[in-house]
Amino acid sequence: MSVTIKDVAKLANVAPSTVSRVIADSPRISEQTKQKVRDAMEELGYYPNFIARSLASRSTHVLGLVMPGSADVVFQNPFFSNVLQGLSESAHEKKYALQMTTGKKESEIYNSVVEMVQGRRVDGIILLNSHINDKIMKYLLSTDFPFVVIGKPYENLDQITHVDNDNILAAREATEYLLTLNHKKIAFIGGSLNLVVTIDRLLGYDIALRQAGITLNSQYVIHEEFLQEGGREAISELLKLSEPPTALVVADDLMALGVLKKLDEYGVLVPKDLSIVSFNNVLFTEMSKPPLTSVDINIFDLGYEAAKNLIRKIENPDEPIRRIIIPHQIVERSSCKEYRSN
Amino acid sequence: MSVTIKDVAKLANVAPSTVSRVIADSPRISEQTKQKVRDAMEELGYYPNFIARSLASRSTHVLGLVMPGSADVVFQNPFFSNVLQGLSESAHEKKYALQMTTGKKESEIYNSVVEMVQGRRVDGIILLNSHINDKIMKYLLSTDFPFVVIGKPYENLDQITHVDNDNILAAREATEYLLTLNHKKIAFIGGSLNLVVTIDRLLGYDIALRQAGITLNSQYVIHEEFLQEGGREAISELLKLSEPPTALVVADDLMALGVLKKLDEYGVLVPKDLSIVSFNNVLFTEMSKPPLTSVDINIFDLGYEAAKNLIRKIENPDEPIRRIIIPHQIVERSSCKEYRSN
DNA sequence: TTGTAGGCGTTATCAG
DNA sequence: CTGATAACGCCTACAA
Repeated sequence: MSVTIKDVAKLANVAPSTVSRVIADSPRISEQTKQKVRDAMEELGYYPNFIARSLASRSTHVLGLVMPGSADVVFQNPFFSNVLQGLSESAHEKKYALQMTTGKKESEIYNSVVEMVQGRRVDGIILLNSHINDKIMKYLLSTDFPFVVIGKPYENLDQITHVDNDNILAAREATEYLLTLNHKKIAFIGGSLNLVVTIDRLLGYDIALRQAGITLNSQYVIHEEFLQEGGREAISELLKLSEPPTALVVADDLMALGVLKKLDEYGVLVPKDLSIVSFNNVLFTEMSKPPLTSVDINIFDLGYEAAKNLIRKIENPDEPIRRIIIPHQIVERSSCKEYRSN
Repeated sequence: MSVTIKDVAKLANVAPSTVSRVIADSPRISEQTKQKVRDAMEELGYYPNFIARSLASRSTHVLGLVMPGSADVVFQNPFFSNVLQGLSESAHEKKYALQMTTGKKESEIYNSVVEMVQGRRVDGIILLNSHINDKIMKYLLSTDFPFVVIGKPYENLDQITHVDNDNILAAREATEYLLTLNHKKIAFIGGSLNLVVTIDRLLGYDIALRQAGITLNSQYVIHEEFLQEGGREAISELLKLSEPPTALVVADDLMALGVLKKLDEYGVLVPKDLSIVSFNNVLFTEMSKPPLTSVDINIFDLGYEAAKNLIRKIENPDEPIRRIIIPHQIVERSSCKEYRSN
C-alpha cells in the first residue's frame, strides 16, 4: 500500500533498523548513510506511520482534552476557545497532537476518559472545569496516568499538577477595588458552588469585605450558572431587596453581560447607579455598553502552561508535582464609578 | 505491562483470536464462549489497545480537524466553538475521536495535514474556513483521502463533499429585509474577499440590490477581517461619505458588535439613524445594545453534519459526493427600523 | 465454531 | 556504526 520503512531500506541499501535510526536522528549513524537514507525517503515520498511507531514505542504523542458535556453551556463561553488556543499552540510547539473527548452526561465523559487511558490512545490528559467530587480526577490519580488540571483541584492539591490563577486574591482585589471606590453594599454573583473557581472567588470576596469590617450579607450572594441567562435571573432578586447593592462582583464576563442587559431593562444605569467588576476579560468586555472592568486572568496562558507542563510530565516521569499560578490584573474600563451617598 | 488479549485468552481458555472476535462481536462465536470471554475481560479489567487495533485494522477512528492558525482571530469567534460543539457531538455519537491540528503559518498547517494523512493518524479530515486557492484542499483531493469542508470550496465544487449554508440566498434575504424596510442606501461590510463566505454574501447582497433596481455603489462595500476591530475601522470610512448609508449588511456578528461600538462613539443611534443586520446569530447577539437582528445559520448543525457525513464517507468509500445545505433564518431583534426620508 | 500463524510498520535489543 | 531479530497488541485468512 503506502511506502514503508522497508522500501526505503531497500532503495538505500541498508537495513530497516538503520532507516529507523535515521528517522530518530540517532547520533550513531554516519552522516553519509544518513544522507543516503534521506535521499531515498525523499525519492519515495516516505512518511513514518505514526500508529506503528506508537505501538512500538508505547507513546502516542497525543494529549487528551476532556471537555465539558457537549450540550454544556460552558462550551459557549469564550473562555473555552481561549484555553484551547493556548493548549493548541503549546502542544503544537512540542509536536504533540490534541485530541478531545466529550459526552453528554458525566458518566459518559468518565467512560471516554477510561477508554482513552486504558486504550493507550493518549500520553496524558488535561482536565478542565475542576469541581467538587470529581470522579475523573480520582480515577486518574489512582492509575497515576500523567494529567494536569486547569483550575484548582478540590482535593489532593499536593498530588496534582495544576495551572490556576490565584482566584482568591483576584476576587479580593476586585472587591477591594470597589471598596476603594467607596462602595459598601457589594453583592457577589457567581456560578455553581460545585466549581472550585466559584468557591475561591467567593472566598476572596468575603475576605475583602471582612478586612473592611463589613459583614457578609447572605442576600447579597447569588449563584447561577456561568452563562448570561443566569446573570439575568440573578439581578431581579437583588433589585428587589430593601437595600439593594451599589456594586457587583460578577464571577464571569458572560454572566456580567447578561446582568448588563437585565439592568438596562430595569432602567438601572451602569456605572451611575451600579458598578460592576467581572472576571476573565474576554474579547467582548470592551465591546459591551459600557465596557466592562474585568479581571484579566490570562486564559491563553492557562492553556499554554497546562499543555507545556503535561508534556514535561510525560517526558520525564520524575517531574515533581507543580502548582503553576498565572498572574492576573484588573483591567479598568467604564463599568465602575465612585459611590456617593447623597 | 497492561493486560492484553492474550491474558484474557489464557484465563478464558480460548485462543487470542477468539477473544478478538468477541470484541468485534462476531456472529460466528457461540454465546457461551462469548460470555466466558467477557467474564474474563471483566475480571482482568481488560481494555483493547486502540493503537494496536488501529495498526492491524488500518483505521484509527479519529477525525482530524484543521484549525485556523493558532494566532488567528477566527479562533476568537464564537462561530468556532459552535461548530466544534456540533462536530464533537456527532463524532462522539459514532464513537469517533476528534483530533485538532494547528500551525501559525499556512505552510505549517499544510505540513500538519500532510503528516496526519500520510502518517495515518486519522481516518478523515474536516476543513474549516474555505478560501480561494486552498492548497490543503488540493492536496487532499489529489490523494483522495476522505474529507469534508465546512463552507463552500472555491473550486471543484462537484468533487468535494461540503456542508454549507446557502449564503447567497441568505445575504439576499437579509438585504431584501432591509429593502422592505424602505432602505435604499445599504452598505455591505464583510471580511476578506479570499474567503468564499464573503464572496457569497457579497453576491447575495448585490443580487438583491439589482433586483430592486439599485446599482451597487462601490463606496458602500467594505472588507475587513472577521473581527470586531475590523468592523470598527470600516465604519468611519462609511460615515465620511457625502451620502452615508441608512442601513448595513454586516457579514459577521462579531464585526457587527464592533460596528455598534464605533457608531456609539460617533453618536449614531441604532436603529434610529442606521439599521443593521448581521450574520451567524451567535450567543451575544441578543445581549448587545441594541440586540442584533441576525441571520441564524445554525452553526451547530454545520459541524454536526460535517462530522456525520465524513464518517459516512470513511465507512463507505462508495458514498457519493454530497452538498449539504443547512437552512438559515432571519432572527429579528431591535437593530433595524423602517426608513423615513424626511 | 474455534485455533494457528502471519502480518500491520515501527522500535529496541542484541550482536558484530 | 550497522544488521538481524524479536517484540508492540491486535486482526484475519486459512486450517481444522
